Amino acid sequence: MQEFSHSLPMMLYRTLDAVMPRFRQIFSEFGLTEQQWRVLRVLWQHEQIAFRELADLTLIPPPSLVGVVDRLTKSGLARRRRSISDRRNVFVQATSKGQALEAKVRPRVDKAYAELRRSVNAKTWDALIAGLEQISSIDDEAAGKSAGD
Amino acid sequence: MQEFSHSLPMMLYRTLDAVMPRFRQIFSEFGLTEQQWRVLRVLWQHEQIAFRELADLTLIPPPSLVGVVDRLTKSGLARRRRSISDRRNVFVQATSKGQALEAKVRPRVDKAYAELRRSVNAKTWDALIAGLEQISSIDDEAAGKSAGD
DNA sequence: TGTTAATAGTTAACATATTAACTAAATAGA
DNA sequence: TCTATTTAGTTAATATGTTAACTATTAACA
Repeated sequence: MQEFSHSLPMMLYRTLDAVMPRFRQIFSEFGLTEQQWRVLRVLWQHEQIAFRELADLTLIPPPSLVGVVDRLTKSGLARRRRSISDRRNVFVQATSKGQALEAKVRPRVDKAYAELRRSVNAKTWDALIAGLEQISSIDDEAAGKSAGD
Repeated sequence: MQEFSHSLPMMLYRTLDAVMPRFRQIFSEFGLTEQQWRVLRVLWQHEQIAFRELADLTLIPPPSLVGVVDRLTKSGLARRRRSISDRRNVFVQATSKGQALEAKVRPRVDKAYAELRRSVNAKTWDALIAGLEQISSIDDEAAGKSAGD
């Protein structure tokens, strides 16, 4: 019998609650939200990226991403660009100001991440990531959605 | 070198994205949100429960919980009760209507959960839960918050 | 070629997360 | 007993998640 508090979803939320505050603390020092960080983190590795792909890589649903990109644009950290070949497509890219931010924020975040990882047994960590990898790759057939269509 | 998309936070979010839709589908069939379900799930095991404890058990931050309980109250599924000994304290409890809902919703949710669990190797599952347990119990010293005060 | 169907991004409506501020109530001490 | 402090719940402001609807554009094809 699995206790509710130790069900998989609750354990995932509990872990996020334990892990994320230290990162959000850093983000806020640079006036960034967690989602803004995620977008920038991806923009830093892509000259420009399609809106939809940005949503997939950041795990931010498109309706939310609209606002995130809006606010990054207002902050002068990112900009939109319409595709010429297909005007429905939007590309997003970091401004020079957005690019410059990487050198300041990433070392702090990378350090915090390294500390976190050091605080956990290496084999436990690897098993955890592997388990998450496996479950997150499950197709959503149980939810009634046919993945093969 | 850890890829951003396979960092611990992103893997946690990705796993939630893979796991939760099947449950939210069930919740919505009963007019419940995920958070409303969590609150009811706890109320079903407690004659009455202190607001703060409810927040802790559901992992819902108090400011959010106010609204969740408000909406459950409007739906006639829960109610508030002020403590007599300390009028700052609020107790929450399920109404009879809220209690009756358990017999309809839980079997569906429990079944979906069992299916999910069956779709994953047992040892992988246990290792995953254990890993989450370990990381979620880490004190937040790295975030600059002294836990010993 | 004109109409219909699909696609990409966005808007809308509602619920929740996050942080700070605020109110009422209780407690500790002078 | 009165005041300062603490505590519990709530409100406020802003950002994001979730689902559905909507707009502009493109593709399909009769």
